[in-house]
Amino acid sequence: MTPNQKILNELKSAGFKLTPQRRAIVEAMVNDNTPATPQALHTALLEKHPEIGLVTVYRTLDLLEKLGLLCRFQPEGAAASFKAGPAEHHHHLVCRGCGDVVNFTGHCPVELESALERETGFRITDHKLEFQGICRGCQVKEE
Amino acid sequence: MTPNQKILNELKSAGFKLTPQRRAIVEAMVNDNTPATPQALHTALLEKHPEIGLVTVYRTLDLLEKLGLLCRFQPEGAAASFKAGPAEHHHHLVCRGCGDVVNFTGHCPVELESALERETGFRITDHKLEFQGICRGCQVKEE
DNA sequence: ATGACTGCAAATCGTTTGCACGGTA
DNA sequence: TACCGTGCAAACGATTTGCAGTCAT
Repeated sequence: MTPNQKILNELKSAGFKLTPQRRAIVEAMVNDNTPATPQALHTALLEKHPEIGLVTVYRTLDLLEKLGLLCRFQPEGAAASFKAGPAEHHHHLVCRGCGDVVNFTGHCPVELESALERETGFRITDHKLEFQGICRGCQVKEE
Repeated sequence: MTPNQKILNELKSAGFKLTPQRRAIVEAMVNDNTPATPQALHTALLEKHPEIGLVTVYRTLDLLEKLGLLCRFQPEGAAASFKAGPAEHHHHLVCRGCGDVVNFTGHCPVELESALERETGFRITDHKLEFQGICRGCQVKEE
C-alpha cells in the first residue's frame, strides 16, 4: 500500500468522504517531502486541478493534521507550512536559507523539566525545542 | 535611577526623542512585569492618556525591542506580547492558564547542538527552547 | 436522498504603511 | 526651524466563516 493510499484509508475509516480535492491534496503532500504553505500547495495544485479552492486546501490540511497524518510547522510572522508524516513528538531543525524543516526525535530535556518544576512550582506538560541554522545545501550556495 | 529613567536615558542617548507617549508606554511597561499585548497596553493607557494611538504603541514597542530594552514573546496564532527586561538569550516557561511567561537562562542544549551538526551537516546558529505548563497560582484555581 | 463537502465572497485579526499634521530638540 | 514622531485611515497577509449549491455514499 502506498503512503498515499494509507492516508486515504485513514480518512475513509475516520468517516470522511474521499473527494477528488482531498485525493489531489493528499497526493501532492505525499509527493513532496518539503514543507508547503497552503498558498503554495494551492498554486501547485491549480495546474492539474483548476477548480480547487484555497479554502478547501486550508480545510483539508487542518483535517489531516487533526488526524495526525501530517504535521504543521508555524514560523513566527509567516504562513504555516505542512509536511507529510506521522505526528509523533519531535523537534525541529530549520534552515534559514531554503526554509526546509528537518524533524528529529528523542533528546527531550527531561532533567531540565524536573528541575524547573522544582524551582518554579510549574506543572510542566509539554515543551518545544527548535534549532535554526543553515543546511548543507545552502552552505555550499553561500560559499 | 529608576528602571523607568534608565530606559528613557537609553532612548535619548540612542538619538530618539522623549515624547509624552513614549514616557507613558515605558512607565506602563516597567510597572507591569507580566507580558502585555499592544492592544491590552493601549487599552490600559487610554485611561490616563486618552490621545495615544494603537499604532504608536506598536511602533514604540518595536523600537524598545530593537534597542534590547524589552523582549517579545510570540505565541502561535495569537498576538505578540512584550515584557520589560533586558533581552539576553533565555528560554521560556509559559503558563497555559494565565498566559504568564517566565524566563530562565542557561541550560542551553549545547551538546545536542554539536551532535546535530555532526549528524545533519547543518551549521547551527541559534535555538529556541520553550516549556508549557500550569503555574503554581493557576494550579490552585483549578483544584 | 441526505448530509458532508466545496467554492466564493466577505469577515476577522494582528500588524504595517501612507500621509498630513504637530511637537521635541 | 528641522525633522522626528504621531494619529488616522487604509492596506495588508494569513486564516476563518456564512451561505448556497454540489457530490460522495
